[in-house]
Amino acid sequence: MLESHQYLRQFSIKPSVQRSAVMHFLLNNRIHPTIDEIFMALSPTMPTLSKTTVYNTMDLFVEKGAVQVLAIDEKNARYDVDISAHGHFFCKGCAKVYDIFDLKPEMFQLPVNEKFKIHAVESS
Amino acid sequence: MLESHQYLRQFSIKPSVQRSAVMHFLLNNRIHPTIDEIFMALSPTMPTLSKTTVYNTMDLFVEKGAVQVLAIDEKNARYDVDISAHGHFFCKGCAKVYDIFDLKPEMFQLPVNEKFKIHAVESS
DNA sequence: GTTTTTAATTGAAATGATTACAAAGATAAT
DNA sequence: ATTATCTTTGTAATCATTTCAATTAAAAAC
Ligand SMILES: [Mn+2]
Ligand SMILES: [Mn+2]
Ligand SMILES: [Zn+2]
Ligand SMILES: [Zn+2]
Repeated sequence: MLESHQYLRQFSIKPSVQRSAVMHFLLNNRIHPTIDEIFMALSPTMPTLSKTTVYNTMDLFVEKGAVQVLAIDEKNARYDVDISAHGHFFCKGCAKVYDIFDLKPEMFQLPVNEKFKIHAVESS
Repeated sequence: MLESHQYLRQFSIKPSVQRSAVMHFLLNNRIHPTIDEIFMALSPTMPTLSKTTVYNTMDLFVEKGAVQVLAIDEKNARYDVDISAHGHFFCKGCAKVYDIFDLKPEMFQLPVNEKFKIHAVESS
């Protein structure tokens, strides 16, 4: 969480206990988490944490450019601390988001309306 | 709406008055509409139409592969009667979705967290 | 063509994510 | 220490979507 402190400053985000904890989680769990996943992960060790704070914090992080928000999962917003331009693959089976860094053009020959979606991919 | 009738049959969707009206609207208004936009467009000439029916109808259309659902707008689901693999550009200014058929790789050098998003694009 | 069965539509209520808001708590400035 | 500013918190409101049971329409059986 020392590192998170520094990391936040790079984006001119004033660090607070909650903000550092959230950023620490994001940096160490690159699972494109939902608000609820962040909240449930931190809640045990931070019992006073409010879900509203997680919403506020993520809004601020996005505003400051420290994270990007993904709309690939229509159920919940998902957040990515990796702000580089890269693709995402959403599996409706396990409801997880995977990165696509090296896109193969053939992947776009997949039929639509299947059990996955590909978003914001880079051309290769 | 005669054409819509035929069109639905191509996807083995049993045509009803409501389904044909919705499909007619989709075929003639390729604006990637939301549920509400569809409902508000048809409601005047079809006063008994229920929004639930629009939801049911779009679910069926997606299930049968007649339309694809886009998650690019985090506020509402958007539907596209063009089921070919093509890209979408969402402008947060006018809240409209634009097609991207010929993607230029340079477009991906745009910074993230700006006032737009690019989804599900084809490689060029 | 009337009865019976099945499918589609409807409106109201429930759900679930997100947002708004106002009070309480913490930090910074004077 | 006092005051002002920023952050956190919990509750309530909002809004899209889903669930559900009742009504209506269409299809099948007789
Ligand atoms: Mn990612
Ligand atoms: Mn389109
Ligand atoms: Zn999976
Ligand atoms: Zn625009």
